[in-house]
Amino acid sequence: MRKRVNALAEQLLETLEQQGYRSTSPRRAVAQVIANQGKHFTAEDLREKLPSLGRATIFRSLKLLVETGVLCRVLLEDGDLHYQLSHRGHHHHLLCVECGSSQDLLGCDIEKLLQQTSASHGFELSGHWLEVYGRCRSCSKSETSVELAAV
Amino acid sequence: MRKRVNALAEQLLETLEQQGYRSTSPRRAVAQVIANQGKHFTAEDLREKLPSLGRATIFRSLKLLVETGVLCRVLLEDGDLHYQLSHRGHHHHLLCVECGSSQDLLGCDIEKLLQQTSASHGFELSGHWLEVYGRCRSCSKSETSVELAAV
DNA sequence: ATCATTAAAGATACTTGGTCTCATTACGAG
DNA sequence: CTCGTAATGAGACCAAGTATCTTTAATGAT
Repeated sequence: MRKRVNALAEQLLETLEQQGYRSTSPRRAVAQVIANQGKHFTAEDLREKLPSLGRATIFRSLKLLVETGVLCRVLLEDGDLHYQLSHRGHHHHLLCVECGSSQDLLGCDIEKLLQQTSASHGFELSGHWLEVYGRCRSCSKSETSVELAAV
Repeated sequence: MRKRVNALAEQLLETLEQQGYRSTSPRRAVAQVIANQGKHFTAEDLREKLPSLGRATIFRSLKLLVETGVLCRVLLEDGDLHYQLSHRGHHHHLLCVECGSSQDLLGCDIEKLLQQTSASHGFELSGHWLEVYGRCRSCSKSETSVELAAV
């Protein structure tokens, strides 16, 4: 299990190298942390886990990782922007408001719908941003248990 | 035309009063400016137009107006959050990336679609955030003219 | 009309997320 | 191994927003 996580970190660094970026020790540290990170996180979260790195380095790494498609930004319900590992390409997130986990929505059927709707408003569609909030399977299960326990 | 805009500002203030907030001169100034504002804007934009108001007052007014449903926040493609006049209730925006104008999407058909998709992922849906980006009718027209001119 | 209550304003310090500059360090190609 | 250049770290700076505190002004009761 641990091994696989390191493999993921390895993979992130390779992505950077393939795009001509150096594999430095701060970047290795960042890759390691985000590979271990189960849910979305902020720059501050990263900083707490890597207090030895300079603040600017953290932000620079995040920016780089977003640009290279390793990370994506997710919008929380309150408007906060967090980071999370991205599975390349266009996708959306089902974000659990309880535990912060997220699942990807791939087959994005809303595209067609949006295309039509936009056209009917004389709009030339170029992109969209969609986030979906709710409770994941395990959180809605435990929510129910709590309710039952309260009775 | 001018008259109608003032009427809109009037209406915003009434909304506040109905909810028990005082109609103060800074609030009147803010209402006036946002009623005249055609597109989404930032706190900073407001501040430039109302340099006599305290910074905190600007932010407090914006917060209040969002809470009372007069304003809503829109997410730009780059992750920036701006403000804009809201037509009460759940809706989405067709945002023109060229001129910043926006149209509201009301009949939100994506609800059902999301409901289904979420359910199939074991997700208990509670909300979503959608922004649509593109070029509005008049901007795509002028874009075309420019292209033609360039040929 | 005026006065007291209390909400709101203004000044200002602080926080958070992020960028810019610049001097120093360290990767990796030759 | 060494050298050029990319990347780091420190720290100033910026924008958005909140918290605190004192002063001002809108409103309801007289």
